[in-house]
Amino acid sequence: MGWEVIFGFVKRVPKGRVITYGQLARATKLRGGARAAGYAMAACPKGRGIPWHRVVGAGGRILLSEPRASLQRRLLESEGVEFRGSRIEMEGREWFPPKPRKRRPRAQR
DNA sequence: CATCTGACGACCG
DNA sequence: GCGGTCGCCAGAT
Repeated sequence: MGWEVIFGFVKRVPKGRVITYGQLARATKLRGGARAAGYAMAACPKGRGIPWHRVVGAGGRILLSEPRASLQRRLLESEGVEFRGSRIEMEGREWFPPKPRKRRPRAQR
């Protein structure tokens, strides 16, 4: 196996939320760090329902090259993700996997 | 087996 | 804010 763990993880990112390559790498304890996460996404198999567009660069930057960058932006905006300039408004949009915790102590903001 | 090829990010000047 | 350095993986040819 190679990147399967990454793809499976990306599939869990909810609509309207995003995750960065760096987080992806840390969350899956990927050796090779963020770069490896990037390599993985580059090899992301299409047609498996993987929300690839929810994976963004650190600081909310779109790292793809055209025309994919525009497509990603469009897809994200259609999910309600806001942009400020060329950056994604990351406030509260960054997603992290649910911890094996008991439950949400209270409503989030 | 040798090379090439990509969706990264932290750090520094 | 911009550009360069460095560490880094897996699949294809």
